[in-house]
Amino acid sequence: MPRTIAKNHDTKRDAILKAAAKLFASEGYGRASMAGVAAACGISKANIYHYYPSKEALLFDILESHLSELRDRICGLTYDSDAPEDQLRVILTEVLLAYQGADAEHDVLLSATQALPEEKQEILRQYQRDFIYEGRARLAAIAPESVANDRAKLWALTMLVFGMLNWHYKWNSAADADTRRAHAKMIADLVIGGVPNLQV
Amino acid sequence: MPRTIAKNHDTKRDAILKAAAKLFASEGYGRASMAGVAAACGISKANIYHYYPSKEALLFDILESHLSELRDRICGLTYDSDAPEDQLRVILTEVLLAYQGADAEHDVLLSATQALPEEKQEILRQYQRDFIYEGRARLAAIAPESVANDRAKLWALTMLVFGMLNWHYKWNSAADADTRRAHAKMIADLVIGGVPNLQV
DNA sequence: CCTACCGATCGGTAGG
DNA sequence: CCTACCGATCGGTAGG
Repeated sequence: MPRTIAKNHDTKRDAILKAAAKLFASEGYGRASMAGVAAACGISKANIYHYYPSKEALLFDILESHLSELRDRICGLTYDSDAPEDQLRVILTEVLLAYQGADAEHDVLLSATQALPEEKQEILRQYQRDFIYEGRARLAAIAPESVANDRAKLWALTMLVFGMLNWHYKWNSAADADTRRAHAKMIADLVIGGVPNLQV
Repeated sequence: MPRTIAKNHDTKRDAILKAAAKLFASEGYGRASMAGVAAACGISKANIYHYYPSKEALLFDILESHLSELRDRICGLTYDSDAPEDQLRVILTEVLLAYQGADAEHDVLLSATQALPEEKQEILRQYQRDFIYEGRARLAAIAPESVANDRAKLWALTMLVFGMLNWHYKWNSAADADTRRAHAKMIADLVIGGVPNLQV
């Protein structure tokens, strides 16, 4: 009778994923070693290779798991209100909350994606496009027609707003949920009415 | 008569700095080799070590040169107008223009700073603080008192705005000066009046 | 004795 | 799930 897959297979895989993300974030993907990942997991290096065929495969799984979860959360949002401003507030808050606890994965995404072959990078870009388009639609709804109807300008605006979101971990990585909600509100106020009209 | 330092010593040092920045950005600091840096410069690896005692020293010089130039440009700005909005437009434009041609250095700053010892990182953080404070002062001048007089809120606002600036290279690294001016204007319009009042 | 380089190779460690 | 290794390549340095 063949041996079955360990009952904690997925649990262990997730543990490797999380430990590797933290190590890749803190040491850098290129300097971090597979032996270091193993040590962080309390298992042997050879055991890591039981779950992943290569260091690159491990990197890709970290990023794909992270981005697919982000996409599912953002694209699966339901909006109580039809008001464009309210919908923008909902999505901005959800993005910052979805980033909570995923600083390591986010950092690895920004600093190590280029280590992957182009085809893998394209898969990751598709996940990102999926949820960025959700944000773009909310921004188009509040933008003047001169922006909403101009693809390049609308994209620039979208990237500026995601710049605020994606930069957040650099200065507030340990933020709790309430802090994230407050920062999302500040971004929303800023986007909707500018700094002079910040409601804080 | 003793031989003098090569007349092209500084020129060559700058060439190494630029080539290394590009290689570190494209391959990642940890994966990039000193042999690769040497090859990109068309010189021997031993020759690199004549200019820099270690790979880490090379990394630090890339980042310090980059940040000191940024600081000098931003902190050395003179403002024609006393209007806070005009001053904000000037500094936002100057930052995006200062980033032009420095995408590699900017990328290395974000992805490899953690490879430096803490004391070196602190030196780099001081350069960044110097010019971020310039931006913060312009933002305080247009913010409501509830933000301008609250250190935490003013810092959050400042980081949001620098998020837009520092994220720019991710989606528009090849932007020319006019494009950068247009993006700086969009950020300024956004900050001053919100998306509904974008003037484009 | 100096600075400016070179080809060759060191001791260790990487991914697998 | 481990110890024991490999081909290769790393950052850094030798003599000249």
